[in-house]
Amino acid sequence: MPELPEVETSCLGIEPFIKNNKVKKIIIRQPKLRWLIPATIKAMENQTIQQVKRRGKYILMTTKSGTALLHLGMSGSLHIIPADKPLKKHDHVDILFYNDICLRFNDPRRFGALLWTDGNPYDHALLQKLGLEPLTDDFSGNYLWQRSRQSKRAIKLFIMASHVVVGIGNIYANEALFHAGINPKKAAGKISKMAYDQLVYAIKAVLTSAIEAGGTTLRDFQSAHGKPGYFQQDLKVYGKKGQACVKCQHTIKLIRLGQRSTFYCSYCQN
DNA sequence: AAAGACACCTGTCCGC
DNA sequence: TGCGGACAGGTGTCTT
Repeated sequence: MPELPEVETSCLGIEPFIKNNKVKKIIIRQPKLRWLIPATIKAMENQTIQQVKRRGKYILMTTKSGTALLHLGMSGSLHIIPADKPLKKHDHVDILFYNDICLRFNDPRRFGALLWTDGNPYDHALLQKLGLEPLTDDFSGNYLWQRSRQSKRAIKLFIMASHVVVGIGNIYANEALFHAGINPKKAAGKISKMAYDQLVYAIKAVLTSAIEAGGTTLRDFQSAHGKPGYFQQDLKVYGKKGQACVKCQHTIKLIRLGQRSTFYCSYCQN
């Protein structure tokens, strides 16, 4: 479910409800997520959330005594609900506030995570080595070009590597490479600076428009919502195997790259 | 040091 | 209708 746009949408969606709000209790029904939820998460109780931030696909909820790190994995979702709302399957964690609202975490596949750190969260092992945020000015064609000079790995895997740049998941890697006209199998080290400029432009455009489309989800944040907004935006290649390329009418191909489905037009993308 | 495979888990869809 | 198998939006960790 969550690519960067949904994580961003979730973050913006929960912030107005939980920021400056005091945690009453944390209820853990299923501690076995990707990692065991640590007992130290209880330190969050009776603390006020001072900040809600996103770093990559991690959501950071900071209090005076420490920071909760939350990751949605493949299938996680967050909902702001009344504290007494009936449970659904896979509702693993509730963070209850004194004003009787509840931040509820649901995650069927349990690839998500909820961790606690009392130090500087950016020093946490999971955050420390993360690459640039894709929607910053630092993330440029020149940056990717510099970092890729020695690299023989496929460009799609290179831009999906979180130590290079965070937040580019399988859907948007496919889409951005299509928009930039780059073959996903091409070695990262053999791509020109100009092509990287186009790729970075495409990445920013596709993520930004998806986040804007996610506004639909944002508006519905309190109610049970359907598919995230970005899913409704028209994807050009992802999931389009066998269909005609929107640019040239050649057939969209499907291959596996790093065990992930990779869709592209072999005519447009060289 | 870097690249590739594997692991974690449930739900859904497709072909027989 | 049922069943087996492949696959799904992520990413840390282990093995080469």
